[in-house]
Amino acid sequence: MTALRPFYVTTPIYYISGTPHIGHAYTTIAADVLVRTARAHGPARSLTGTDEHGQKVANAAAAAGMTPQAYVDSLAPQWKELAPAFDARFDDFIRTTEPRHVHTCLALFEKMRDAGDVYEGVYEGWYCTHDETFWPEAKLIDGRCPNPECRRPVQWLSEKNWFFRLSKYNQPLLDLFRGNPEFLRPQSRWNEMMAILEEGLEDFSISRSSFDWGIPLPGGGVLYVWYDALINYVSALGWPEDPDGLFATFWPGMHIVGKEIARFHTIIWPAMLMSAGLPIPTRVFAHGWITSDSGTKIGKSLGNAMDPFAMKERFGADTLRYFLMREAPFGSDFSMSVEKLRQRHNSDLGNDLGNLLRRSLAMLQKYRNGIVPQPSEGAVQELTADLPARVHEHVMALRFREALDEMWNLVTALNRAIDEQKPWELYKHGRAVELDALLYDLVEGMRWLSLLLFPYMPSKATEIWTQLGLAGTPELQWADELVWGRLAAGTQTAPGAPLFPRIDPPAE
RNA sequence: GGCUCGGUAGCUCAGCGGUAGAGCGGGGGACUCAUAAGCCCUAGGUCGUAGGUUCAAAUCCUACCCGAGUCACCA
Repeated sequence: MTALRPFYVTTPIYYISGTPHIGHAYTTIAADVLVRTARAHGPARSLTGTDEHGQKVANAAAAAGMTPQAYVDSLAPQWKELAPAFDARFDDFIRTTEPRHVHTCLALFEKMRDAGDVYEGVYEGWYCTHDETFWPEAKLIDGRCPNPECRRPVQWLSEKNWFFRLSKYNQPLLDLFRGNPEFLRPQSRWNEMMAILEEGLEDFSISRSSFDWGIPLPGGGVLYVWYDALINYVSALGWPEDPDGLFATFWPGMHIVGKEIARFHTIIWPAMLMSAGLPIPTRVFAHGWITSDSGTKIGKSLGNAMDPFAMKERFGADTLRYFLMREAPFGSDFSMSVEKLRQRHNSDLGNDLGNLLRRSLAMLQKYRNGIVPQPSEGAVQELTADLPARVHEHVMALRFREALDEMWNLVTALNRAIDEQKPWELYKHGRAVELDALLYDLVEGMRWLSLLLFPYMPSKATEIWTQLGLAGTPELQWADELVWGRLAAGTQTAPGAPLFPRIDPPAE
């Protein structure tokens, strides 16, 4: 395997005036699985945070009778709790109202201006005062605001703003997309962005002067919220001074985003970086959306089924993480429901995995007092030979489901080995060598699964580790640990409670 | 409306030129170490419709039907 460069992954920064929902949890969990897998191979870093500027926030703050700063301060905690609630550990959490971010934004703005890509221009269009929104002429309905709740007359407004010469980067972006199709995945998003690029890009305004909740610019006005937001990925690394060397070490990184914001991350953001002479992200992955399962009635007693916190309460963070990564190809939309979650929990996790650990340790306890026998060699060992490489490759390509499929092949193989070799008969007939070999295969196989599953289910993987009698956690380097026979003979295992207790359907 | 991507077993999907596949669910069987879990066997689906290309098409082409996405200086 080639040496891996330090790995950096980000979630989008979440718009603070919203409420965390399952989609945020999904992105956050995916980034966490990715970085935990990367960390098992070398240095890795992850970032999440909140996007706190813009007119919407200013309006909401005013409605709440608060200053914008006090308002965002009151909302930030619920976003900081999101990742920990799902056992996702980020190395940094950035808020766009922090001084370090403001500093980086202004530095980047200057750099782009020095490059001749920022100029003063007039931003004008049809403006609805009530909605505080500019509307394109084509959207207007009878010359009025197209918002069905509004429909007020609009007025022609113009304000002097800073513009970014995006048009200059049209061709470089086309070259980027054509030369590196992996830059944006999945393919469907790449196609869409190519269509936009082929239509041609126009310069756009990166400042606002009609309100002031944003990063203030010298000479007046504030930065447009999206321009400001995208920069978080490098401001969190300390660019441009880079006092801790984080930027030098980790940039460029990979962005995981929802498909709705692919445009900002794959057209505008790379153009900004090109203008500033900085490397562009290694890859942007635009994942799909989670829809509710229309066929399933949600009982009142279960609460709102799409509330990630409620789902976590019911199934645990690990089951929810597993479900989200296993249920659909990353990139596709998919639906979820309490019933689907319950089935994955009982079937994949309880029956296949949890029960495998339990029956393995029970037999080891019964036949060998729970003490690990001498390492075996044979079919299971061969099966595991290139498993870590395959899993790693899948995860780095964001194929989480396929990675789990690979692991489940091992789970199934171990369950099958028990049924085929019938250890209870081996024991009865005193065939100690064969019995020891099988028992070793089982516990060593479980050790491998613990290491491989750790990024997906940190808590349950650690429980497996502990029941195997191992100290610490399975958060270790794969190259060192995924070596057959590393589970030492003589290890005293410690069987515990079922890993995934069965969850019965709610009583009718 | 233009463009893009889909429409394959009850469900979720893989296959993408050479005699229809997986997982789940359903049905049957032998066992007992285990969370009545696991293991084995089983599913006969006109591969959206209609044409066409080919010795041969879920697999290529055309048209059409259905679904989704996208064509915004909202975030």
